[in-house]
This record gives sequence, C-alpha cells and structure tokens, in this order.
Amino acid sequence: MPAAKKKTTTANASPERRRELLDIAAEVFAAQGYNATTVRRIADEAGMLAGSLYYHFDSKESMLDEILSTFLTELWDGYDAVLAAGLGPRETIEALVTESFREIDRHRAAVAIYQKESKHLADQPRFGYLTDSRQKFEKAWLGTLERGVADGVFRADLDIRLTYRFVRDTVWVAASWYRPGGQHSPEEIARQYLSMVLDGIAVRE
Amino acid sequence: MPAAKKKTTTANASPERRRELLDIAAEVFAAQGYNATTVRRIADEAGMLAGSLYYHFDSKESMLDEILSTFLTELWDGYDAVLAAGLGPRETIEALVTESFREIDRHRAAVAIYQKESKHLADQPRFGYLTDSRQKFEKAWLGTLERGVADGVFRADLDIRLTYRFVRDTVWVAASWYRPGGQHSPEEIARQYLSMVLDGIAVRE
Amino acid sequence: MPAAKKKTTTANASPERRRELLDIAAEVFAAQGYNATTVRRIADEAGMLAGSLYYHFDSKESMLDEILSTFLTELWDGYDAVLAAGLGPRETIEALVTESFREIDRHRAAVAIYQKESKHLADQPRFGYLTDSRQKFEKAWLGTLERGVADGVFRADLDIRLTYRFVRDTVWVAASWYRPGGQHSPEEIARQYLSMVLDGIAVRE
Amino acid sequence: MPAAKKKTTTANASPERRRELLDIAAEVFAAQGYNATTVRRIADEAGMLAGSLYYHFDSKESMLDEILSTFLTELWDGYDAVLAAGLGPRETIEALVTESFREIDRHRAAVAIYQKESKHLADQPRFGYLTDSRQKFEKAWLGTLERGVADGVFRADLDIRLTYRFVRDTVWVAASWYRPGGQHSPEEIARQYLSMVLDGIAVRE
DNA sequence: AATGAATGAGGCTTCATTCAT
DNA sequence: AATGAATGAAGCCTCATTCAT
Repeated sequence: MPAAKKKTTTANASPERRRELLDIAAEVFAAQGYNATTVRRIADEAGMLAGSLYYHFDSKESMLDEILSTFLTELWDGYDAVLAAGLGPRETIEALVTESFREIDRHRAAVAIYQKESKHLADQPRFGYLTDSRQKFEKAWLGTLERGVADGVFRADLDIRLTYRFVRDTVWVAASWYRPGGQHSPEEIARQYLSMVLDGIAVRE
Repeated sequence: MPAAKKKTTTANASPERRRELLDIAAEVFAAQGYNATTVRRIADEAGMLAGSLYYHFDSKESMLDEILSTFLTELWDGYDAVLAAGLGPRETIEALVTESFREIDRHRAAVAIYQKESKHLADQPRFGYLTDSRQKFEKAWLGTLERGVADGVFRADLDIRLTYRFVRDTVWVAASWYRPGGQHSPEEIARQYLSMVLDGIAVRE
Repeated sequence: MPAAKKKTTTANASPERRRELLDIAAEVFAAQGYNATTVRRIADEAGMLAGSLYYHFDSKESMLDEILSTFLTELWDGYDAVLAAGLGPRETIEALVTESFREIDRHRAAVAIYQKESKHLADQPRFGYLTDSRQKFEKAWLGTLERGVADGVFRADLDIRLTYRFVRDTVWVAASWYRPGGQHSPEEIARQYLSMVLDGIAVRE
Repeated sequence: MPAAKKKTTTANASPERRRELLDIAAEVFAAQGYNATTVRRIADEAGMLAGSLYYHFDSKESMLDEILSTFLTELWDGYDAVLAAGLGPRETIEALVTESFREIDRHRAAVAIYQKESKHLADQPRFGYLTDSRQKFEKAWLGTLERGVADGVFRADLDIRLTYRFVRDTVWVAASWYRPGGQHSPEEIARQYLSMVLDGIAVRE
C-alpha cells in the first residue's frame, strides 16, 4: 500500500497546537463570557497549567483577538465571493444568509463571542477591525436590501434600517442556540429562516 | 410587644434612592457586561465611593438580582394580562410582541443584561427564577404558535421550534440597539416587526 | 494650657500616610534594589497586606516615581538657590557639595535608589525627568569647574570631564554607606570631602 | 586507571563557549541589573533559547557566581602582587589604583555588577567570598593609608575611614561610566585620578 | 549542543467587601 | 448616608528551570 499520507513524527507543530488551544479557549469564552473566563479554566480544559498558555500566546486578550480575527477573515472570504457573484438582490440575501449559517456551523463559538463582546471591544484600538467589519457588513446587507426595494422585490413600506437589523440579528442570534451536528444542517436552517424572513410565518389567504 | 421593627439586611435606604442606583447599575451592566463592571464604576457614576453602595445593597450580585427580577415581574404582569385575555393565536402573538417592545422601552438596560447574562446565571440557585421564567415563556409562545398552526393561521411547513426561536430572538435582540426616545415608538416598531414576521419582507405577486 | 498644637482625631490624613509608606518603600528599595523588592515586602514592613498599598498608589512603579521625583525636586530647590547666589567657582563647589551631603542626610534611601536604578530607568518616558535632571546637573557642575579653571582656581592640567565625574561620584557614592545620625554631621563630612577633593590627601612639602 | 574524568554537573561545554556566554551575561547583568535580567534575554543575546543555557550552566545564579568569582580571582592576583612588592605607602596606593583601573578595563561588566549587587548578595552563603574579599580589601587599603599617615606621607587631619571610602569609591565607581577603548587608557585615567586624590583639584598658591 | 514545550512558584494588580467613624 | 482605609481572595502574567527529543 503506497501509504495514505498520514501524520509523521511531528504531527503537533506549533500552528496546530495553537489551533487546538484556541478552539478550547473559544468554547469557554462562548460559554462563560470573556471576562468571566479565567486563564486557568482554559488551561484546565487543555490539560496544562495556566502559565503554560503563555508559551503559545501573549495574553488572554491575544487569544480573543486571534479567535475573532480568524473568524472574520473566513467570514469575509465567503461574503466577498457571494458579493462578487453578481446575483440579484433576493438571491444575494439568500446566499448571504446561507453562508452565514455555514459560518455559524463552522465557528459557532467565535460567533457567540462576537455577539456578546464585540460591542464593548470595538472601543479598543486593538479591536478596531471589529468596527471596520461591522461597517462593511452593514454596507453589504443594507445595500442589497435597498437594491431589492428599488427592484421591487422587497417591500417598500418598511423602515429599511429596521429591516436590516431584523434580518441581521435574526440570523446571527442563532449562534446562541445552534449546536453543530444537530438535526438540521446549516443549509436546512438557512432555508427555513429565509422562508420566514421572506414570506412570513402567517398563512396567506 | 407589637412587632419589633424588622431589620432587613440592607434596604434601610429610601426606595427612590435604591431605584436611582439600580438604574445606574443597570446601565453600566448593560454597557460593559456584568463581570466587566466594577462596583467602583457604578459608584463613580452615582457620585459616591464604592463602599457606600453597601449601605444600600448587600452585594453586586444582589443589584443584578434586583434589576432582573424587577424586570421579569413587570414583564409577566404584562404577559399574563395578554394571555388571560382569550385572544386568538395571531392576536396573542401581536399583543405579546407589542408588550415586549414596551418592556424594552421601559427596561432597555435590564433586557440587554438579561440577554447577555441569563444563560450562565441560570446555573446558580439564586437565579433559578430565570429558568422558571424561560420555561413559562417558552410555553406561552410555543403554545400560541402551535395553536396558530392548528387553527391554520400559521404555516405548518416550518419547524415549530425554529419558528419559536426566530420570533423570540427577533424581538428581544432589539434591546441591543434600541434607544428610548428614538424616532420610532415601541408600538410602531412592534407593528413593523410583526409585519415582517407575519408576512415576510418579500413582495408578493 | 493653650495646648501645643498636636494631632487631633485625624492625624493620618492621606498625604501623611503616603509619606510614611513611601519612606518605608524607599528604605526597602534602597536595601534590596527596586526589582528585587516585592510589593508584599513593602506591605509587610508597613503592617498591611500587599493589595492595600494600591489604595494609596497606582503601582509599584509609581511609588518609585514619587520617591525619585520628590527627592529631585528638593535637590534642585537647594541647588538652584546655590547657583543663584553668585558665588565664585570654589565657593560654589563648596556649597554644592555641602548641599549634596545635606540631601543625602535627608533622603539617603532615595539617593541610593537613584544611584542604582537611574541609568536603566532613564530609558522609560515616565522617568524622562531623570535624564533632564542629569543634564542640568552636568551643566551646573561642569560649568562651575570650567569657570574655576578659567579663573585659575582649579588646575588646568586635568581632563575636565574626568574631574567632573570624579567630584560628582565622590559625593554621591557616599549615600551607599552613609547612615543618618552617625558620628559625622553632613556638614562635617562635606568639609572633609572638600578638603580631600580640593587639596588632596597627600602631605605637602 | 589514571584519573577517571570527573563529571562536573554541567561544564560539559567547551571553556571558550562558557566564556563567551558569561561575557554576554555579564554585559546584560551590568546594563539592567541582575534581578531585572531574564535568562531569556541572555539567551536571545547569545542567539539561543533560554533552556539551552542550562546545558552550560546550572542556574542564573551560578552564572553570576562565576562572573564575580572569576573577576575577584584576577583582581586579587594583581593586588597580591602589588602588596608583596614591599613598596612605600604612596607607591602602594598608586600601584593599587593603577591595577584597579586595569581591572575595570578588563572586567568592566563584572565590576559594575559587583558594585550594584554585592551588598545584598553578601548575605547568601554562596557569595560569602564577597564578604571575605571586602574585608581583605579593606585591610589592604586601610592598612596602607594608616602606614602612610604614620610615615607622614598622608595627611593626619582627616578621618581615616572617610578617606578610605573616598579613595575606594572614587576608583570603583568609574566602572559605571568607563568604556574600554575610549580616549584614555586605564593607566592615563589612573594617573589623573591619583593626581586628584593625592594633590587635589585646587591650584596651590 | 540546542529546541520546544511545559512546570510551578511567585509577582503585581484588581476588586468585592467590611468596618470604624 | 457616606467616607476612608483596609482585607483577602483571586486573576493575569513572568520567569527560572526541567526534560524528552
């Protein structure tokens, strides 16, 4: 057998260990909140002593930073692809929502942290990218909604900013209850969410 | 002996002062998160020293407790009235949503705190009422939705729990951006939210 | 009895307590070095817990800062008075040396700390005044020596910068062994030092 | 079997490498102070990782130990030669001072460390030789001065211990500013220092 | 001879809380 | 009703040191 490429002697090179530790940290941050999480708790969960984390990371804050920035980088990779695809407004919204649920599926903890902490973190220079991202985000969604209203595919009788917040929150809050591997796939959840958002939950007569 | 004046632990202070201080505390908790908020910060905001707060309250936690329980008590006063009114499912949902936005208007800070902190607080016995409330809440909303599906006023093709979470989150997340005294009254916001939730944002053909 | 003004109820108002604590800290810093001194050690010496120091001071570093800046302020009060007096070079040197020994007498610990730590502290912006002071210091002493050489009261055959360092070090190193209340008064020590520096220790023929 | 090769704890390393590393360590200790110097800083400077230093040395303290003891051994080689030469008091002082500046030239960093750290190190048994050395040192210098006073070559009107400290400090503090390879050779500096110490800086009339 | 990862002790600092006044 | 000072527990982080490779 020509040997399936598998891990050689040093399977735990630095970047992978970092990833492991960050995943653990993200889980704890998401569950307890960043401030309420002690560095010791993360270390316990990782089976090491608190001080040992500092071999891998500069500080608790830098762990948070890396978790959030990694997530946002990936998110924007997906979003940018969607936005560059030249879809119509409704299809763009559908694609963004679907992409969002996929991100929640992949980075549930990071998304939950983002939801809880981003507002007060944004004040710190170090986390300035949170504000940048939020603005880009708003431009993408709001722009698409406006385009949809202009094209006559979205209702014109609603406050557009209210609608934006409605759609945005509706999607992202899902991170607070979503559990990967549950009975619905991200795509299925996206489909149902889109159905509710676009057509409402009331029966049409 | 005619009733020795009961000496509650604290609460020597006038109810008005307590309210003032709790409002200040709630504002700070909402802005920075409970854990990230120092007692000293609250005291600063109130123009006193940290230690002085302990004349009015037992602990930081008891402030949080009082903020949340006061809010929930008022919330349930409203909800119970709606639920006792014997309305149809759609009208009940409309009334609950409207009532919810009124609560957000009145207790924005408390609602924001509730959103951020209730999940991990619920573990502590002292905050057991959060779990109780959540269950009562779920029963009321989920029951109404089910009744609506049975009555044929809400769509039957959606996962009902997903729908519940959708409607619930949709409403409460608003506390994160709502500013009392803004351009929309709570009732107006409720109306628009209901319109989106019930009928969707897409134009019907 | 018209009562000699003595301490009333609150004899330990903030500034005095700070002074007490700083004196203690200075003593320990001088004995063990700033870095080797733990905050706990200072607190022990003051009969309190380590954390309690932070009611009075922002940080260990700010204690050091206050010790050094207080000392330098007083030192320059004295030096400026001397320099403004319009004395001849020899008399100026005599007055500066005498003043220096008086400062050593009053602030022995601060002087010892200054000797040991100022060089590497000067890099930090916070301690920039150390560099300023050193420059002012050099200008005052070197200028006086140069004037003395020009006037023919000091020898012209010596490297003037070497002479400056010689005189300067000669005086300040005394802080490393000086004990206030010893057998020589600061003035007496100054007299003997000046005699050595000016006339040498060899017998003249 | 002629002498099994003794296996000292460390010292497996080549003597040259040890020397290099000690020189680096001494430089850093001198610049930042022993306590403020991290092992990692030394390793950085040497282009290796902190842990790797432990192949060469037992501990940070043993580096310090070796730096100081090496210096003192060499110093006493020189001093003992001078003291054994049977010179007169003035010539002895001249020779000791000259020898001292040569040591400063050769071991500037070690001398600077000695100045800063020896006082509080002397308490530890491991560094007992610092106290021994200091006593031997005092006996040599003080004895020579006393002999000089008795012989009428040094002034009798000065406090002899004050004179001792004056001469001693005057010489050694030079390590704090001396830079090898500067414009003055050690011998030239010694000559000027001796001239100041012996004859004073004032012009004689 | 050196690396990479971890340990464990201890350091500085924060903060909720107490209490005499 | 509030202040001023202190407590004590806990938190984040640093660092000398170890050890398998």
